[in-house]
Amino acid sequence: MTIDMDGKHIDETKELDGKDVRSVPTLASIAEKVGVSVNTVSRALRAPNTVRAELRKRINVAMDELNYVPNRLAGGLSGMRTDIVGVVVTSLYYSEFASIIDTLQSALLERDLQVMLANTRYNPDQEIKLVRSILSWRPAAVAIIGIDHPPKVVELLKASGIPIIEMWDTGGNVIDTAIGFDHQAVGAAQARHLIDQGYKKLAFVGSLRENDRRAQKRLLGLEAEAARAGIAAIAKRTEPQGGSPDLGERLAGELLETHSEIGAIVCNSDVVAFGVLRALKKRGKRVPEDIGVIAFGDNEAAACVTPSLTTIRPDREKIGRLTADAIVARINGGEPQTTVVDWQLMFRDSTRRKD
Amino acid sequence: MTIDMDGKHIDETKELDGKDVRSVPTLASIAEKVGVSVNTVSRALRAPNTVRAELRKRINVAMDELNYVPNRLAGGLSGMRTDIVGVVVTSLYYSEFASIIDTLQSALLERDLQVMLANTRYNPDQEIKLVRSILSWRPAAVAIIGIDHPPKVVELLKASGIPIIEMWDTGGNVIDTAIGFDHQAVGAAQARHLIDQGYKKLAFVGSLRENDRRAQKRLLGLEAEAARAGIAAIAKRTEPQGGSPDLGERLAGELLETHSEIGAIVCNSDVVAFGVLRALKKRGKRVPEDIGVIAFGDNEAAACVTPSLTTIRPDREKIGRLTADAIVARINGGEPQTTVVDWQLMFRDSTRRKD
DNA sequence: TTGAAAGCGCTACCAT
DNA sequence: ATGGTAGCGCTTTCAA
Repeated sequence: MTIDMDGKHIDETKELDGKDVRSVPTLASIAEKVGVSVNTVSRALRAPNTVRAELRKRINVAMDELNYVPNRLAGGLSGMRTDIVGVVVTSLYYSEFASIIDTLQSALLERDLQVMLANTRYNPDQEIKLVRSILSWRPAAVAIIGIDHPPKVVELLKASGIPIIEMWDTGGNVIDTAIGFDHQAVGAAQARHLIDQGYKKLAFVGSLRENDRRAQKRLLGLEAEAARAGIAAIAKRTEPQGGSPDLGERLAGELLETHSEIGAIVCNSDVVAFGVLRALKKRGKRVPEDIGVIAFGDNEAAACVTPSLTTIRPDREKIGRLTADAIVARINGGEPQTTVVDWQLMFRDSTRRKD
Repeated sequence: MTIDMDGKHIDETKELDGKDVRSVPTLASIAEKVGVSVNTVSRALRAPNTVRAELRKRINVAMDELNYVPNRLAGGLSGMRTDIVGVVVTSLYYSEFASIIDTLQSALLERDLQVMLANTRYNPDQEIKLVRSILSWRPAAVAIIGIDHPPKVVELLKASGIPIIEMWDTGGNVIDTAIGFDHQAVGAAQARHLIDQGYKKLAFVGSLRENDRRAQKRLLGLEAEAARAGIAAIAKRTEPQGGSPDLGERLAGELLETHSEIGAIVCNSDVVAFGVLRALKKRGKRVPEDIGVIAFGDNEAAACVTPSLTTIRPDREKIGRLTADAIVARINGGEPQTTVVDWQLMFRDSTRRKD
């Protein structure tokens, strides 16, 4: 950017055979165009009432004309804080966490906080890498799915000194603040419900990943409650890959071949249950009369399959909203705390033997 | 941070009654701890082979001990570029774009690009605000759903000078690079299919938002193709709110009350269709015999409802993958281009009158 | 192979 | 009400 003899500025815009090589406008470009100091322009942005109205207007016009967008790298570096919230989820498939993200993102938006998203896909190495990457942007806070992380992740998050909200799970060691529910209790409730409905032999089907501690906890709770009711063995058929209807159909098929006396099938997720229902129908098994099916998640289609699917509905919206609240509270000096969020058993036809 | 008389450093770490008030470690902390200059540490990170192996090792150890995380605000400011890719979607509900985001995010991760996510919820003001916010982080590229944006968004994106990939739609004015498909063609295919199956009177049901141009285009294509086949009027029943099974059930109910002669119902999304199927069942209408139902999206449950749902399956994974490829290509100087991605009509039971 | 110094764009502090 | 100045933590020359 140069000043010519008359003191009028020459815009740094250059057109090179149609290609735009103009450098992105900075506060300095605006300052120069308006004829004030950088500092005044900055104040017009951060503290408008410290700038004369007329000047402010000219500055705003200039910004609009040049399509000025503040450089938050600079702002963040200088101000030592950003408005980024890192959000780390373990999966984006099948709306498992989509509505948490959705609610969280829009609640944060109201506070002018920006989501930086990472998906670990249940891979702990990826989790370390992603957490590191997110922290490198000096976020104001991090919200992360689960309370079971690789030690390095815990270390990094703790060392960061920012609020850390662990979502979706509770009941264990928490880094800072947790908002979720007890997955073992969910598993126990599934077992209880089936037993109450008169089902005897229970089976478990679905994706069970080495690093999905929540799923493991639910299974644990299921087995414990079944044992308490005198049901010793639970037939299991799991795979480490992600859940899907096809997986459910296949696993249920295999299960029925090896175990003829199955009373009810617990599915790790609704989408798996969709496939299980299909497998049962193909084999002429009636649901809920011959075999009961219960799942976890309450996918949007759970009430629409035939028979409608009994499942557990976590309150994802609430988790998202409370997480946003907790982030803001913690940033403003509030105390860390653990909040347990409700879930519901959606009693539908797939287990309705009695009313 | 201070150096004592012997030249040995005193770590700036301070413990205040158990509370950690240590400042976040910087390159300088590492440099000081190891006893080298800041920029040697920087080189150990960016260009490891320009640093003596033994020194490099000591530096790495120090970084690990202090849980050093580079400050990318500083790096980005200095290097004038970041590894952020802004991703702007219009919705996060019901896996509409979740798997695009999923695929895109993991493909970008392989190239060490970080997703910054924004959800406009079909609100143009929000879109402007969010695009501005994302650009303020000086991303390396932006991927955004749709090709119809508020003028200010187009202006901002163009002025940013970075690669802009518009996803999901094609066939219109494109800012830079587009990867999607023709939604009018989808609508036409829906009509064609229904007509081929012998359905006469067509109806359209679902969420139709003012700013969901894609949905509007599909409806347009539907009407045009129907008109071509001599079907003049299409009964419509829409609402501006987001689609859901409940909405579908309600709208279908209202439709059937006012229009007795409906042949087939086109739904704007699968989740709406789920509710439509429920409404039809409650009223004793047989699908596909009495009424056909076709939708758009191919939700994971579409093949699992009864009857299984005929719908359009866009190749979301491909869009995600190609978008990541295009971003990398454009960053490396590749030319902008528009890529049309396939979609399929998933012919299932809800429209199967003939084979 | 290593170090010194300048500067990225902005904010904060102190003058005027 | 406005401007000058000093960094924020890093990368990037250029020297040693």
